[in-house]
Amino acid sequence: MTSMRAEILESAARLFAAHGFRGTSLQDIASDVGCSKASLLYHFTNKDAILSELFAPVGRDLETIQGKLAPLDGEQAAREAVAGLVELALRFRRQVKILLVDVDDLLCRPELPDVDSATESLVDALVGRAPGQECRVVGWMTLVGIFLTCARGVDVPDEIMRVELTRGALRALGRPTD
Amino acid sequence: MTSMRAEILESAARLFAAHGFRGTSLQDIASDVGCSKASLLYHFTNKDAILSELFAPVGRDLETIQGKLAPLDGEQAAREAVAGLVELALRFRRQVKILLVDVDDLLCRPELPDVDSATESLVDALVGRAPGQECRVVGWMTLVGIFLTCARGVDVPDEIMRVELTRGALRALGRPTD
DNA sequence: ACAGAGTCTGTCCGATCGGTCAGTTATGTT
DNA sequence: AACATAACTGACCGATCGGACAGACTCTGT
Repeated sequence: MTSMRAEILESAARLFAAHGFRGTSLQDIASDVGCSKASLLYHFTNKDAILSELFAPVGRDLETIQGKLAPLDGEQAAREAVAGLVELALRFRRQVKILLVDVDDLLCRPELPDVDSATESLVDALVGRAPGQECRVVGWMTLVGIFLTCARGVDVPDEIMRVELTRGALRALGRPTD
Repeated sequence: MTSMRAEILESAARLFAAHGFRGTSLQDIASDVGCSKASLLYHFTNKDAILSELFAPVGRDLETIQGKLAPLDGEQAAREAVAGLVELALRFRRQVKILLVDVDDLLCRPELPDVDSATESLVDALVGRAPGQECRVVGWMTLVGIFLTCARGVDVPDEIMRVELTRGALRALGRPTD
């Protein structure tokens, strides 16, 4: 028997994927797991905590990328960043393979793992940000969102995704896509 | 002075873009317009009607594509469909240029313009559909969603978008991307 | 048998949602 | 001035949301 926390995370991931974060209520998750809504809030402090835990590994990966990025600068740093973020997206797909969470929801959640302003502006440059959007940081979430949306329901091999994502990011940066 | 309906549609489009459909309340729209919530429901029968009206031109375009598609079959029809849907996405961007509505919300709205089952399965083949998703049809919405998400905040020229969308669709179809 | 920690649930709460409705104000028309 | 119609609003409603909390159940060590 798997642990309760694991079951909750599994159900939540599947439901978030199907209906989005706002579109999934605690009762929906509880029904899917087969327990009461209150039981969810015993294992997790609140609904956001469930989402945060699903994204925790991604946050740690991002910090790793950030660390490798620090000593670099300019063109070299940008290319490293692109490669790192693309690999992050691919790894993320394997880790939480059915998680296709509503991107717009994510863009407005302040409590998700944060990054410093340098990485923020870099990622913003990579993927852009719509004017008037209230998101604090999470430009990197947009990249993940692009990846997830592109992969929605279509099992594109990693190799193809890697090429496409890298090309798109480089183009957004205004750099040659050699 | 522009008409009240036009003002409502404009505000709704901007707010849907920033926070998604579920993330935008009628009160939010009313505050943005500068009128009461009840006034919105005087001009539109309900919240969904606002969204439907924003997408009405897309629905008409889809019918046109469908019409041109009918006399064709097989390989030729598939290629025509891809081209038509890509042009639809590009035209859609110009018509409702700030509308970046939450795709997952759209996937679950039954009252949006529908298409017949033939076009449905064709578009499903084009863009795929995540297992367990409750959407009735609107596979074509997923294509639009891919387009919108890819374009989020990045002003990619039409030409590049056309090439990328066409390539992606053809690849999803398992056809050579010549 | 007992105690206590860990686990789970029924029930309630305030907030917010989309939507309704009676009634008020504004705008013509005769 | 009197009236009709359109435009608009404040107040309210039922439903649903995330969350709080007291109590009940299960298990384990003594």
